[in-house]
Order: sequence, then C-alpha cells, then structure tokens
Amino acid sequence: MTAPVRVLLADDEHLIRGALAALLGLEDDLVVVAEAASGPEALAMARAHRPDVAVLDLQMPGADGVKVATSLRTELPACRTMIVTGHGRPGHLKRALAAGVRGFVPKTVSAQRLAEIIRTVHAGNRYVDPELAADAISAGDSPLTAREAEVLELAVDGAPIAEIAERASLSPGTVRNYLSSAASKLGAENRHTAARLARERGWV
Amino acid sequence: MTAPVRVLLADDEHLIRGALAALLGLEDDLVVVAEAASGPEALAMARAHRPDVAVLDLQMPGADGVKVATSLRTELPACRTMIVTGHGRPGHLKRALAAGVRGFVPKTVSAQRLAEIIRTVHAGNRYVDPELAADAISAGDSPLTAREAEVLELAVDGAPIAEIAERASLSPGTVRNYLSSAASKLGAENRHTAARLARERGWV
DNA sequence: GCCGGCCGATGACATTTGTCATCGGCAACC
DNA sequence: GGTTGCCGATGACAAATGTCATCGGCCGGC
Repeated sequence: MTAPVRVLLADDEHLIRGALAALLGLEDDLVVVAEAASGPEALAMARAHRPDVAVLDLQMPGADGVKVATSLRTELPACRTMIVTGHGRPGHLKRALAAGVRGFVPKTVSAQRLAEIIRTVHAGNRYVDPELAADAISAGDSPLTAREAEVLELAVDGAPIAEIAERASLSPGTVRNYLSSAASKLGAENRHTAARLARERGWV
Repeated sequence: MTAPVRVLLADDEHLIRGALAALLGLEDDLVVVAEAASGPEALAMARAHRPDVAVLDLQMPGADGVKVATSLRTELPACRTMIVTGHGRPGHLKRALAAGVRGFVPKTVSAQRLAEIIRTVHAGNRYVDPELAADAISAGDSPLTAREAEVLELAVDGAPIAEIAERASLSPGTVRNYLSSAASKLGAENRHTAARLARERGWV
C-alpha cells in the first residue's frame, strides 16, 4: 500500500470543516494533516505541513480560495489545489483554472464523491463539475474592456456617478461613457443591472 | 437512559448535510432520522418521520428555512425548529424568531457545539448566537411601511421604475414616491443603495 | 506608415429619476 | 367627530443618468 494522501482543509465554516475532516479521515488512503479557517491561515498551515492536496473554500476571510491557490502554486508547486464552493459563479471557475487549480466542485457533492475527486486530483488529473463547466462555457468570455470592468466594479454598490468618477480618478463624463458602453455590451438597461449581471458571470 | 432525540437535517449542500449527519450520529443521544435537500422535501420528510428537532439551512431551493419552520409550526407543533446559516443577516433572525424558531446559529460553530444546542432546543429552551443577536439588535426595526418594502424589493435587481410600476400594478409616480421615501428613511442616495441596505439588514 | 482599438475627455440632448406639494379615500385611534 | 397615518395618484421641477458624436493621444498589428 502506498502512503496516504495528505490533505489540507480550509473553510471558514467550522461546522463543515470539522465534519468534513472527520468524514475524510474515515478513508484509509486520506489523512487530513491541517485545517484552516481563513486564507492567510491556510497558507501558513500549508507551509508548515506541506500537504499533497489543498481543499480550499472559495469564500474565506482574508484571501479567497483562488488567491490562496495562486500563492501555493509558487510556494509549494508539489501541492495540488482544488476549490470547493457553495454557489459557483462562472468567472470563478475561469480564475481558478488560471491559478492552476486542478479541481472545482460545488458543495452539493457527497463526501465520498469528494474523496474520489481528491484522489483524482492527487493522481495529477483534473476534475471540474460538469454543471459548473457548462455554465462557464455558456457564459463565455467577458466582452468588457479593462476600464469598463474597473468602472463597473465601482458601480456595484449603487454609488452615484460623481463618486465613481472620484474613486476612479476619471471625469464624470468618461465614467458615464464607460458605463453606457458596458451596459450596452451586457444588454442591460442601466448600469445597476449591468453591474449585477457582470458580477453574476464573474466578470468583475 | 431516555430515548434519543430524533433529528431532521435539511441543507441543500450534500457535503455538509452528509458530514453533519455522520458527526451527529456519533452522539449517543442524537439520531438523524431524515435528511432533505430542499424546502419542500424537508416538509415531506418531517411529515413522514415526525422528528423532535428540525435543523434547517436558511438558504435552500424551494422554500427557505424560515418558511419551512412556519409550516412546521402548524403541522407539527411538537417539532422544535432551528436554523443554521452561513451568512446571517439581522432581519432573518427576527423573521425566524417570529416563525417560532428556537435556535439560530451560524455555520462557524463546531459540530459538538451544534449537538449541545440541539439538546438545548429539544429541552424547550432557546439559543441564539450572541454575535448574530447583537447585530440584530443594533440593526433595529425596519422603518419602512409595507408598500415601501414591497416596492423596494422589486428594485433590488436594478429594474427601471416603469418595470417596477408594472410588476407592482402601481402608477410610476407612486413608485417613485415610495422609493424616494424609503431611500430617505434609509439614508441612501438612491433606490439602488437603499435596496442593497435594506437587503443587508434583512428588511426586504 | 496606416489602421483599428482602447483610453480619457467634452458637449449636447433626451430620458429617467429624485424631490416636493397636494389631493382623495380609508382605517385606526383617541 | 377629529386627528393621524398609510395608500395611491398627479403635476411640476431639478438633478442625475443614458446616449451620441467627436476629439486627441497612444499602442499594437499588418
């Protein structure tokens, strides 16, 4: 028998993390060597314990799963990373894959399924949830230019144009132009729906 | 020894639900008699298995935890209900308590803690996470009238006033008045930020 | 070198939205 | 019976926003 797969678990929801650790620990060939409740903590634990596979929640305080994966890629190239997420937005998957993440699964899978996927990832293969993959493909690439996306991001909380212009160090007129262009590309009637759409698709 | 507490688990995230069921099953005095992945399913399982305590996720497809709790209150008065939630918004807690929910905890607690709380609830006592309670108190009551809240809810996705008016069967002018009034009460500069604020505080 | 695309800006214009005053109807409460 | 508050509406006005044309500068590709 080969050595067990050393797993790092990072999730800010203690309930899930603890339960998951217990369940995965039941598998003979998996061993949870570290747990973390935040992005920075996950990095620290990874440095200390050098796991084979890091299972990261997408939404964590400090740094999200993709950011952690990016850091791990350079710091611990031998460590495979995978993302577990509650509500997967298409753009996240794309960002994750770009960050070298090898597995991307929703929290609706079972623990057994997760264990299988951990093995798959550890073996050097990739796994992406079919449904999330389909969403990502149908969402396609962002049609927005860099500034359009930047300005749109400042518009997500409903701020007036004057405030957006100030925060972006741009002329109010320029901001209106970018927002108008972005809304048009997204088929939205105004910047607020445009911002919501872009966020849903992971483009901001 | 007394009979074990019969627990219903409802959470759409299979990973969590399964792991939780396994962990709670380790407690001698708790037994998970049913699991559900959606609101309607939770109701059906409750009718079929008549649990002592129903542990409900707040966000589920079909009907959220509070709605399920409301139905359970009339259908199975003997069944205590409690809500488990990832990100607790103040208004949810209020709604939950109004629905007769006896426990309200975030997913950041440990499984052991949850087991204790299940026992507390089963004994007829209440438990509310202190931090969530503090948030709810500081958020206070909604200053919005019924129609203001109703119209504001239709504004959350950034729809133009004409569409809101149509969906609410109101005159556009009336809609503008309500939104203006609501935004003023919430200290927001426009209806979009007002809608966001109201949602954050659980007032819509 | 020319062209196309993005950036940043301005001006003009129509539309949408926010704000205010005001009205009539209705229900609750004193 | 009078007062108060919410509902639904209208009109008027100011401000914010969306839309369009246009400009100059810059960079990359052909």
